[in-house]
Amino acid sequence: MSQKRQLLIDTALELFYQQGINSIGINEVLKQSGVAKRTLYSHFDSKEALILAALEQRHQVFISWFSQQISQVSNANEMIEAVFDALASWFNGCAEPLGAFKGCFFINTSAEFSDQNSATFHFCQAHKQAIKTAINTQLPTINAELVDTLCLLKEGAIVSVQLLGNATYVIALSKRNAKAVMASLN
Amino acid sequence: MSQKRQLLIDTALELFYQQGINSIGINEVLKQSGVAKRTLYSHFDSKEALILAALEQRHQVFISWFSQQISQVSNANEMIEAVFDALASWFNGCAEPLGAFKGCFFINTSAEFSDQNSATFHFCQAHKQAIKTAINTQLPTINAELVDTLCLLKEGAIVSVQLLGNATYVIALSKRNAKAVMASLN
DNA sequence: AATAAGGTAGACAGACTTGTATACTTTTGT
DNA sequence: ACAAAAGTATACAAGTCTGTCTACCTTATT
Repeated sequence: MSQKRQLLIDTALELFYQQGINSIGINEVLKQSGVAKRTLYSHFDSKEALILAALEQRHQVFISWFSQQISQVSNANEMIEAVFDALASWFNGCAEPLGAFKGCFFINTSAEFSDQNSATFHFCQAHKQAIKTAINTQLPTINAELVDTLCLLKEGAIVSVQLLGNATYVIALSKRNAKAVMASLN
Repeated sequence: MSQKRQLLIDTALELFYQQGINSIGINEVLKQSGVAKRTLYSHFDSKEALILAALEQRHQVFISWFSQQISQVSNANEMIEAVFDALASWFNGCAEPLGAFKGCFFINTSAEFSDQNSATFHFCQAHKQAIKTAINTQLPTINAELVDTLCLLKEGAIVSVQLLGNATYVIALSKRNAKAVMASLN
């Protein structure tokens, strides 16, 4: 794996995430990274290939960060706390590997590439599925209602904070919400 | 208000919503509507002005449709049912004024125009605020926790269904979730 | 019937976009 | 030391995009 290749992916991801994929041209990525155009096209067949590499990178970083955040969890209540504490630190820009919060890269990208047959769209679906699996795996017993609730609230929280801010309130509300669901399951 | 102007807005909204604003050029709107370019630029200063008009149109149609869907509501439980039944019919393409479901136009547009200072972004914020107000107004007593929960779950449901489908399940889950919150408030 | 307002058709300017080509330089492994 | 691999710099082809311009036509209203 070349250094230049990695530099291109890192630069592209940062720019794509912060400003949107369609707003960022290849030339901007080259300018920011200081890499030559020829080099980019020796590593990637097209802009789309670079986009997919950036999505893959974000997926790996996000899953890795998220799994670590919930790694100490051993019951449902701890899971609720861990998931939303993690989201809170992301929203507040304190989750180092994720950078400044600009919504979910995969939701945003899906909005830009709405064609449901595109490789891009499928990748975004796979990411959401992977998060669900990560939560499921960490729980001692299967609890589909809790996992689906957490994912539903997670998407809601991301979009709400992206649009209207107020991260602290949204996180607290989400926690109360998830706990109310847990209470209702008994 | 000219007929051509309205035709341009209707065509632009349909194309922008279904395929994304950045994917649709002015020329595509002209071709689909059969209107001349000169006419478009006599009604709108720029593409951005057309985008804002399309957002305004969507806002009016959506708020009007949504308000009607919850107009018979007289208590919290009915509100939960009405909100998610309305969303279900939207997701399934049965909400006539809204067209085929492609996520929330405002969330999608925010993802495309992520600059937080843009007129576009502010419009999207205002839309979300207006939905919250509509719910609040229809309830007999103030219940901020319920209203905020409904809005949070609504965003989560929209994004979840947009990405992974499964509308029926997501709606049922959201209803159980909201009812659990209501139960926890006593 | 005349005039003003609104519309059509399409060429085109200018600024973008992605991706290719040419010619040269640096780095790296053996 | 030297050959192969990788990178630089930049011009350019071919396409996109928005927005303007010219020239002509239709439709109301007075």
